[in-house]
Amino acid sequence: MGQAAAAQVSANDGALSAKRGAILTGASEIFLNVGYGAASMDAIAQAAGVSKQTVYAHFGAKDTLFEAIIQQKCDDLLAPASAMEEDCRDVAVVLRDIAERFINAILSPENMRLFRAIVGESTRFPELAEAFYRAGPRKAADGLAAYLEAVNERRELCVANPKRSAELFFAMLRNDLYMRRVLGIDRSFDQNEAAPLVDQAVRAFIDAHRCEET
Amino acid sequence: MGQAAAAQVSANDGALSAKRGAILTGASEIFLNVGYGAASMDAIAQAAGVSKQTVYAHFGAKDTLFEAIIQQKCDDLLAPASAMEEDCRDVAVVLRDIAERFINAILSPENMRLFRAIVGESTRFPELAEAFYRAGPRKAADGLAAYLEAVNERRELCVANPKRSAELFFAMLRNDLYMRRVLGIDRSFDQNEAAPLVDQAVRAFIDAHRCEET
DNA sequence: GTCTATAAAAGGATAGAC
DNA sequence: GTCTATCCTTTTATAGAC
Repeated sequence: MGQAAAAQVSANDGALSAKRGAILTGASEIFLNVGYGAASMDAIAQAAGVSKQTVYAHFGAKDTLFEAIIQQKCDDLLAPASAMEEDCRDVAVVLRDIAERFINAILSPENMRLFRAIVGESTRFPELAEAFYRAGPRKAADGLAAYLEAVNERRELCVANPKRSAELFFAMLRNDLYMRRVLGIDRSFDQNEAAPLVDQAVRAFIDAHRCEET
Repeated sequence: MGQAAAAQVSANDGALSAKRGAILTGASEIFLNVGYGAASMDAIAQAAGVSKQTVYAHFGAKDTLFEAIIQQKCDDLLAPASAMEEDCRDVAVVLRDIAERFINAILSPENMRLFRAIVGESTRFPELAEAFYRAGPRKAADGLAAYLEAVNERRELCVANPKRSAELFFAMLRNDLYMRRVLGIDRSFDQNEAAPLVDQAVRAFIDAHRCEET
């Protein structure tokens, strides 16, 4: 019996994060699909393939589990960060590059579901809403602002207020499409819809920041 | 007994919409403040000042009540509609006017709460999400597109695709501020924050649609 | 139509064995 | 750590008197 117990303990130690990982995965699935309110702990346990008590053993309660999930997803958003101040290609090319990456990121089904879940509970979990904002929109705008400042010094464009201009650029990219996707009106992830938005935004942005050539 | 019954019936007829109105008001308050999931029928009945059974007598169930409320709010959005194709003032002036009305409308606490409630339940109630989109963003863009078409024919601006340009204009106005408000990060309804956005959007829009003066 | 009281079910959280 | 079985609160919805 002692041996059996020891074997089981070591097995548990070895698989320390196995169950925990399963819970995180299952809970993500449920929370992001149906939102906080409609997600039941039973459904989460079932999706994770563990018992409900195991879920409670790892995370104390439903709200802390939700916070852990969402916080992790927000941190993942921070990952693809790259400095672009040094990028010396033509401004239009760089902007187009940034635009395509941005629009693919925000329109991804993953990000859509995350955003919906956070908006729905922004009153109950204000910290999560702020974490999302910082990891997503804020970080993107800061990165672009740094690039625009360099562009301004190189006299390639005339950017009086980099932060404001960066926010404008991303706002133009979200356009109506982001709204439609958030509302679930456009279900498909149609690449062809996004391409014209990139064109439009880059062109309009450059027109609005062209240096006066008196 | 026949007389008493008749009297009661007529009394009920007279106050037919009194209780119903109270329910609509109370339910709006609850639903828009805490969302569909967190709203209990008890809380709604209490807010309306009626018994729970009265709520069920008027609206069969929680979801139909929610639909009735949200649908009504969306219809209210449609009310302030005015044709502006005929407005012959300077384009910059008209756009500024449109911009200010738009930004005040979408940033109003009322609209914010409506939007959050709809987004949170866009999976469960897709029709409501679509109703909101049509009554709000879609309708605003259509109205501006009609105006831009007239402007284009008058050669005041060069607008190749009125619908696309209209969507761009409103996207520029939402900017980062709409996102922050939706997430509940900016709590206050600060007018001073919106004014620079109007400036920026009108200027950028005109720059991007200026007719070539070869 | 409106109320009070109650049924019926779902869901968050815990107890105790292993 | 993990499971099965259970508790208890909340919540939707209904019954029946007036």
